Amino acid sequence: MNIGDAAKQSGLPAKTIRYYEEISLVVPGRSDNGYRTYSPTDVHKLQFVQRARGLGFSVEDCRALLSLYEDDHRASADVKAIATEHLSEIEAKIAELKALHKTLKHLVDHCHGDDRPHCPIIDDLAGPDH
Amino acid sequence: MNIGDAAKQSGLPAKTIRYYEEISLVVPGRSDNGYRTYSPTDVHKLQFVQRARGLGFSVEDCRALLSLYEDDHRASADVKAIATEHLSEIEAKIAELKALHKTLKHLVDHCHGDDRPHCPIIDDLAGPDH
DNA sequence: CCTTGACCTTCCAGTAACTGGAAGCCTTAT
DNA sequence: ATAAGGCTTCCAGTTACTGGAAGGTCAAGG
Repeated sequence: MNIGDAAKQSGLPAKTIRYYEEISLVVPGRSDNGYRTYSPTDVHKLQFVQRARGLGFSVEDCRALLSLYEDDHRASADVKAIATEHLSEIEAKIAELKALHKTLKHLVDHCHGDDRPHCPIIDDLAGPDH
Repeated sequence: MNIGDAAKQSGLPAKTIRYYEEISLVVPGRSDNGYRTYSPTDVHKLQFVQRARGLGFSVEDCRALLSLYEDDHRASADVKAIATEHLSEIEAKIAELKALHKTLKHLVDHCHGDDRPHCPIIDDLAGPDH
């Protein structure tokens, strides 16, 4: 299967699939004319990566997950460890964004948003003594 | 004031301050020996940017906010527009992360995390028909 | 047989916002 | 005289692609 069809079946852009070969994440075969050839297994791997990326795993996480996926003797604990770590990163990010949101919302709510120059948002950014 | 002191007063690394000069965000003068010279106004701008970045504004947002900060005749509506836009981006990001979190937490909670290979996380990533 | 269009190839550059490191100059203190 | 610390520039690397240019390949239609 050529890269265009692999793209359709995996939901990934062809450019991304080429990139995944470049970083040795999913490496296809080649046919005589130099075209990349994706086996069903390759396409499964692409789909796997597409889903994992969709869950926010980094490409390096995907690499680790993919090798666990291919290892019939994996320990589910190894998978869980990666996922749990990612989960805490997500939680940390949510907490950070919520704090930002709170501060910013407060400022926005107190800004008249008219044609006059006075603005509590700018005042806050300028610092306490300006 | 040299870059080291500007760094201390703004809370930004010297590397970052040099970068801000490179992108014409905060451009200092130079003394005879070629050293960057930061005026009190320059330092205020650096502090302003440091705070705005801390609130998650992009560097380009900071550039716009800085020019509004310097404009005594600005309309607060212009500031509010940037902040409101940023606020919705934060909200969107939070929503996205919450959705990811929900999915991933569900998977993690159902994974035994022991030394056996069966793993619902991997099963989910592999897709419905594998 | 030739051309057209849809594929495919490689390579280069750009994105956001820095960060690290190397090589070397300036200044001050010992 | 030299050592330490701060300053300079320039180059490369980070993450995960994305866009575009120049050109090869293939199947169908005139």
